Amino acid sequence: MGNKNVGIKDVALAAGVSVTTVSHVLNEVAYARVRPETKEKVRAAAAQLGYEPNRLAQALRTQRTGMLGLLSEDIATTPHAGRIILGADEAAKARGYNLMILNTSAAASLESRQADVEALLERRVDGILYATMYHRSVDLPPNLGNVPSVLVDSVSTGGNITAVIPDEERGARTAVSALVEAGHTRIGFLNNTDDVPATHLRLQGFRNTLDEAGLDGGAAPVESAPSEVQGGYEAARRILERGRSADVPTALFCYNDRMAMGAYRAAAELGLAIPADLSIVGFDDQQLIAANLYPALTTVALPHYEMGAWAVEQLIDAIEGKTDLALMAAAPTVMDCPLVRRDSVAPPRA
Amino acid sequence: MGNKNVGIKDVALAAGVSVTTVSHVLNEVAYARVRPETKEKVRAAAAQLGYEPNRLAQALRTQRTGMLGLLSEDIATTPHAGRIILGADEAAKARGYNLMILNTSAAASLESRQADVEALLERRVDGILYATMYHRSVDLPPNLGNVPSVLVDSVSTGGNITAVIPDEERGARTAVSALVEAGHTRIGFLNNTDDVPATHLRLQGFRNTLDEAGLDGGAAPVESAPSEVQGGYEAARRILERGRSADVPTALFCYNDRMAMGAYRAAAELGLAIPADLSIVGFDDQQLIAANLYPALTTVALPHYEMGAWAVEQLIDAIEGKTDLALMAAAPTVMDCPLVRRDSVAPPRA
DNA sequence: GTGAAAGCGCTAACAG
DNA sequence: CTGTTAGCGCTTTCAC
Repeated sequence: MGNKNVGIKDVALAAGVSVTTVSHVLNEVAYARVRPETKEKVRAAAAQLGYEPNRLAQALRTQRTGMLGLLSEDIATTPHAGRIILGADEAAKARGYNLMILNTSAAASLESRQADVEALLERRVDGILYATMYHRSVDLPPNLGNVPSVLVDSVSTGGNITAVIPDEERGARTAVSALVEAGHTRIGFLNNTDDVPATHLRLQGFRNTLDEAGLDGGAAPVESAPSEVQGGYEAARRILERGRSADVPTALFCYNDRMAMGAYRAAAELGLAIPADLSIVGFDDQQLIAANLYPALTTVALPHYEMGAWAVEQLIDAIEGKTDLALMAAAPTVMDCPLVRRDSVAPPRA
Repeated sequence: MGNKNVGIKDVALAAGVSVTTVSHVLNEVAYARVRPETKEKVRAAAAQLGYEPNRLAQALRTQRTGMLGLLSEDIATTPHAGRIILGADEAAKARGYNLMILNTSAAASLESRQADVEALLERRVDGILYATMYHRSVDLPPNLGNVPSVLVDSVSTGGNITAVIPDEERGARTAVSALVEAGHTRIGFLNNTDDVPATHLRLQGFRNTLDEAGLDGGAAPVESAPSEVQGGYEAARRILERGRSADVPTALFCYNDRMAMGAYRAAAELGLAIPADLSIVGFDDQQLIAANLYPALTTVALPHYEMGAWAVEQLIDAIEGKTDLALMAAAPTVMDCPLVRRDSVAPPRA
């Protein structure tokens, strides 16, 4: 069983037919008329010998490997990568493709990343996914263009390549709306200091939602800090201790779950109970944090799985000639970030 | 550039030599004597045409793909997977191999996992790594044996396959020793309830270390609960509230970082400051938790990266005939778990 | 020193 | 309905 040396030829011999016939029945070639009983003979022989096709030979002949390359920036350092990979892997498997994953680094030189693409190209992958670990703008290796490709979680500085990104602005709206709907009128924002799209778009979403609720987003308190736990702690202390008590927010929207974790600590130190005295909503839905904080954190999920799966679908459609990627390259496709309700939001104290 | 249609034949034509010669110089074949100037011509032509080898054709001919299959159980659900993959990927890259990653699930049927192995086999990977997401005993698909394979982070129920696992017992010793060395004499253990190797081995390490320090490990307080934050919280409350105050531990060794996170909450509720009133050491070194708790958690790291890299090395050595995997299959190779010192350990209050 | 030719395992015209 | 045959792009034995 699983004898790696039996080829189509052996099956042909055993079944008493030609290799053509074997190929026809094993691949269920549509135009080939083969008598049912012959088919049976062939299948039986194949099973009996434990025949398994040699995909390399097939690929060489058909110029199709059925492999997709995934170039992933910093696969290990962020838990998000896993979800992108999972989404991509499942989508690929469902359509009979496999993933060849190469890890690269955001810090790696263009040449090094180009070499990675080259490795993928030498193996004749049918298409390439380039995934970054957070939504940003990347300089793509030029040889990426040699094969259908799509960008996951970022946009190309050069533009002109199909990309899928999270809808940051709308995600922020979702988060802030949850707070507004709970009855909060004094809502603060703990923002990131990095100059990345999310920083600007989430702020925009925050302000817009407040404005639309008649709450004057322009005047709402915003504190920025590095997007880590410590930054969140510091920004939260600042925002919670400023001004007269009547100005202090009763709810905080945090740039990400790590900052929210810092806000939890600040709240604890200030004697503020969550969610009774202070409601908090995060962003990212990092399981390890969001689900494990006490109380569990209500947050907005990044659609990593979905982006990975979507990208693979587009790629395969393009490879199989069902789509033209160029048509989608003009503007990135944007995906919704759903709210994950847990226990950190409640109405403000009366 | 990067024209995917130029082959060795085109290079030969351009350089005015035969394909044999091109192959010889491009592969730096040792026994082939080629005049230096010819070599130059060939290389120049190759570069000029942007030739890149077709690995598929090479593989078909040489029966070597230079690809390693990695079957990973639940890649996405645990952050550990990333480190195994990273270790494997870097080790593979360093030796000119690439990884083909397939995601599977611990819950998947044997048949489904066998089909995944089959997919890898059809692509003629040179070897296979089978990685689980926590140290346990797995039922391996039988076709795994068709190609050199090594198990990462688990042992086979069938035995007889090279495997690498963390040294749980010694890891626990390391953790407990840190507490003993800080001067603690009343040390408790928050253990997991699952029947997995780590549960038993860490307990063993805990008791042994205490015994060797003259502290009577058999009598030391142990509370078990599911290995999540909530379980850690509950077990910690139980252990911290029982008996007279003179019996209450001044230090806690936790089965993992999540349980330690729960212990932090219990301590806070009981008005115990960490590490002044209570020292804590965890296990796993889950970055997101350990580094972000306040104070940052001292813990024992699982050698995921190292195991991934080690496994790849062995696999490649076996593939290249430098090792015989069978020699190592008798017993799993065990890897050390180093202590990561952060801020949750201090001497007990005087 | 260099080249001709066989063949890795498979698919797909093209014949019959 | 089924078989013959020519490659896919490369490596490698064997001749020259």
